[in-house]
Formats: sequence, C-alpha cells, structure tokens
Amino acid sequence: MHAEDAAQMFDDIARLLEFRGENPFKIRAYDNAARTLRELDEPIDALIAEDRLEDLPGIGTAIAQKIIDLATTGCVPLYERLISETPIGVVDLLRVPGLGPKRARAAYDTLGIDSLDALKEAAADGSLARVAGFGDKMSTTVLANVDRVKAYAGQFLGVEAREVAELLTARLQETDAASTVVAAGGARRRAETVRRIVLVAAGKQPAAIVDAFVGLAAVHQVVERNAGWARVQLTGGLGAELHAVTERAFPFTLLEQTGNTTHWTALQAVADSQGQVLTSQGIVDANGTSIDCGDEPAVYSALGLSWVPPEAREGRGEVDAAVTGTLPELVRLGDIKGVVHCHTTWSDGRASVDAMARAAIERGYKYMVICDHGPSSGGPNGDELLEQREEIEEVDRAVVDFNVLAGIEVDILKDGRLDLPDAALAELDCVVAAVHSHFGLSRDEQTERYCRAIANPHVDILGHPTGRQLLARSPVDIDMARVLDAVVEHKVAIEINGQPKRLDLGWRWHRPALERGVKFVIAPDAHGPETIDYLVHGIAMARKGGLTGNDILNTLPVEAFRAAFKKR
DNA sequence: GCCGTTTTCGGCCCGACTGTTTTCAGTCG
Repeated sequence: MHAEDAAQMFDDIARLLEFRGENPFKIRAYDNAARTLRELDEPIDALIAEDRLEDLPGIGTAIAQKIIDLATTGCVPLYERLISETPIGVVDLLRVPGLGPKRARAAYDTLGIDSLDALKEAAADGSLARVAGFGDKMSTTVLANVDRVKAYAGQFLGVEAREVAELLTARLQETDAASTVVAAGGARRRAETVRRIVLVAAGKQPAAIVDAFVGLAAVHQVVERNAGWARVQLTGGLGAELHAVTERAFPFTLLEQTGNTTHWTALQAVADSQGQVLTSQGIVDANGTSIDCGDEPAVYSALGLSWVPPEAREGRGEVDAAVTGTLPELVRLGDIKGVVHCHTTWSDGRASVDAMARAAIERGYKYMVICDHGPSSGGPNGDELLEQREEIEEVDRAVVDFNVLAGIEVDILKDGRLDLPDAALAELDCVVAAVHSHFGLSRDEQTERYCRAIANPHVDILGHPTGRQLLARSPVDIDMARVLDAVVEHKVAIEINGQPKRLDLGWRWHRPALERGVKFVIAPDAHGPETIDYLVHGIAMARKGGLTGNDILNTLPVEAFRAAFKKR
C-alpha cells in the first residue's frame, strides 16, 4: 500500500466529519495524520510490518488501526459508515475548489443540493448566490469549478498510474502465465494524467494470461473479457485493460497500445507507402509474406525508421523525424549533474541542508542548490537568511567533491514584485521566482505580473511557470508567448518542475520555448531526501518535450552552471 | 483523535487570501 492511499482516506474522513459538524479537534487529528503520512520518508508497509505506526507524530491507536485495516482488508468501518450515511453526491461537492464543508453544508441544508448537477443548476439560476456564505462571485467560481471537477473525474496522475501499472505487471509476471508483461498506454508514454492502465502480455496461451489477470487481488470488478483481452476496474478506482497475445505478435501489439493513435496511424501510413501492411499482429509485405520482428526497435527498423522513445510518441512529427533520422538525442537522468530547487527545514522541507546534500551525493550528483521559500511562504528573512547562508557554506566546506549553493524560491507577489529586496537576492547564487498566490488574475494582469518578475535582474529561473496542479488547479491565465519572449530577453531559465502534481512547464510548451532559445532547468522541488528522485518525472517531461542535454542548464558542471547565471 | 502529562483530562498551528461582510468566516496550503 502507498501512504498516499491512507492519507487520501483520512482527508476524506476529515471532510466528511466536518460536513457533519463534528468536533473540530477530531477533524484536525485526521488532517494531521494525513500530513504525517504524506511526509513519510520510508515505505508505510515497513512501518506496519514492524509495528511502528504509533511512533509517528499524530498517529495513535485508533488511526494506526485504520491504516492497518486499509492495508490488510481494504475496508475501514468508520470510512464506510461515513460514506454510507452521507447523502450521495455530497462527497463530490467537497471536491469542488472553494466549496468547503461549511458552504457545502449550507447549500445542502437550504437548497437540498446533493450533487454536482444540482450545484451547477443552483449556481446558474442565481439561487446559490442567496445562500449564506455565497454571493455572486462565489457562484461564478463554483460554476467554473464544477465543470473542472467533472472533467477530472476518472482521471489519475500519470506518476501514480505508472506505479500501479508496475505493480500489476510484477504480479502478473509472478503467475507464470505470461513470458513478458509490459505496461503500455499513457503510463509508458509518461503522460501527465491517464484514464486507465494498459498492459500488454505475451505467452504461449493468451487465454491463460487473461485468466491470471482477472484473478489478481487488485482487480475489483471484471467489466468485459474475451480470450485475448480483458477490461477491469481496480480497487482504488483506476481502470485497467490487458491485451494478451502470442510472442510473435507482442512487439506489434505493444507498439499499437503504447500509442498514441496519431503515432500509430502515422506508422501504418509509412508501412503503406512501402507496400506493407502494419497491424497489431505483424507486418505483411507486398508479396503477402509476414516479416518477423523480435522486439519494438526491430519493427521501426523494418519500416526504415529509427526507434522512437515511448515518451515522444505523441503524433507531433516524430515519425517524420524518424524517417529522416533527425530525432533529437533526448536528455537522460544520467545527464543531470546538479539538483536545483531543494527545500530544507529552513522553510517547509523535512530535512536539514546537510541531510539533503548527503542524499544528493549518495545519488551521484555533483551539486545542489538550496532554494527555500521566501518570507511570505514561511521561509527565512533578514538575519535568518544570513544564518542559513552560513549553514549552507558550512555544509559546502564539509562535503567532498560536491558543492552546495545558496539559492531561494522567492514569491512573485500580486504586482510582480518579489518578496525579498534586491539587496538580499544579490547575495545568492541562484534565484528561482515562482507564483504561489493570486492564481485568478486576468490574462493581462497575470502576464504583466510575470513579465515584471522576469525583468528583475536577480531572477535566474522561473519556477513551476504555470502554477498548475494536475487534476486540481488550472494553469494561470498568461500570454505564454509574451512570457517566453521575456525570459529569453532577460536570460531567465524555465523550470521543469518534477513534482508529480505539477510537471510544470508541461511538455507541450517545450518546443515553442526551444524555438525562442529558452534554456531549461529540471528540478525536483524536493521537500525531503526521497523526493530528490522527482527528477525522474521532470526528465520524462523534458523527453516528451523533445529536449536534449544541451537545453538543460543543470546538466552543466557547477562552474558552467554558475556562469550561466552571470548576467547580473 | 492525539498528546503529554501537574496520570486521567484539557488543550490542540497559523497566516494569507478571498469574498462576504461592516468586522469576519471559510478555504487553502
């Protein structure tokens, strides 16, 4: 089990209790437990196995038992009871941003609103605006957010889906029914969000693989199945499908199921232009002879193409590039030398400067840039900044063959000023500027705000540029073309933030940025030693965007990295 | 519901923001 699963459940319990108007301190206890679980730096299964749950802050007998119940039986009586006793649909209401338990309760009590549709209707016809705690503005916000919540339903973070897919793959492999199992679909393409998991498996008897698949413990319900295919619902809400084929058909089916559709049809068009027919079962040439391919690269090769990495298979010209052999050499994790944008206990990080640096050293990196928040997001200010600076220099001196740089993640305020004075920023090695508030400004205001911050001579990197949170918060409304022009003009790099919920700047903007000459930094936005590894998600995003190591500043050695910011 | 005890119950994090208010409540991180 993932700690996040339990954290999510405690969030839900807290919101449901709040809706029912129960003891606020009990509610806070569940919130605290959820936070503790999210900050966990080791697998929760280990804590359960070693009976150490109650050692965690905020987790006592009752909550520990609920975690154990969830992990072992998947059923937590309190949670089940709250869900069954709460009007259907209210749970959905609580997911609408801006609509907390209090307002949801008021809407339910006065207008009997118990579903997203009812909420939308009341917001549209003006009745919601008359409920205490609402107003015209609130109604408008709700109206917009309901549609978003509905659009997000049934979607999952790509990073989470990928973990589930890997687990399923391993379980299916263990059954011995399949010789090969690979997770395909959006998870393999490293899509930011996915609707379902797609597995492709090969074996002598495909039907036996399907049997094994539908029998896995994680399968909640079989939706549809036949001898070579099955679609199921997993516990936890994700859908999954399996394509079971012979070993001969495997590379072709894997290719088709990795997608996307545009990529696949482009491949079929290439085959067609050569008098061949490409299907999920194989390639047949003009003479009607099947061409055997042992693996996916062999299929591309048979079509006269260079191999296209799964991340790039989005139907955006990569097949044409494969024809002419002009696919870029995509950046790899091994290219990264420095870990930029790391938080510590000086703001909301969970580990000291020393612990973070050592974690980076263990992973083979050569330098780290500590970027705690500025004062308006709870980071150091005034003398504290100097103290932190001293601590960073101390650690820098203590470590061998590694550099620790002093940076900051300053807040971009509403008007585009930063939350630290220029004199303080001038002392730092690297300044990341990012937006953490006022997400709803108009396009003009927001763009002006961004451009003003970018123009500050001390800003080196624009952090999580759109502020989006996948499946939760839309990107800010900015004129991206103007922002990209501004970062080029002021020699500011764009961050590719590797947090699974952010993945910001998203890959669709990478090419327009690249064409303007933008440089990037791939950063984990780490808040603890483990999350340094969020770099892998940033790398995946950059690869989707078609970026090479040359486009990424933190592939440079530390001297060159510093020099890249010597514009000041 | 958790925690730290002055061991058997009383106190529990907080600041920013937003919108609804006319001095504040709800939400969010």
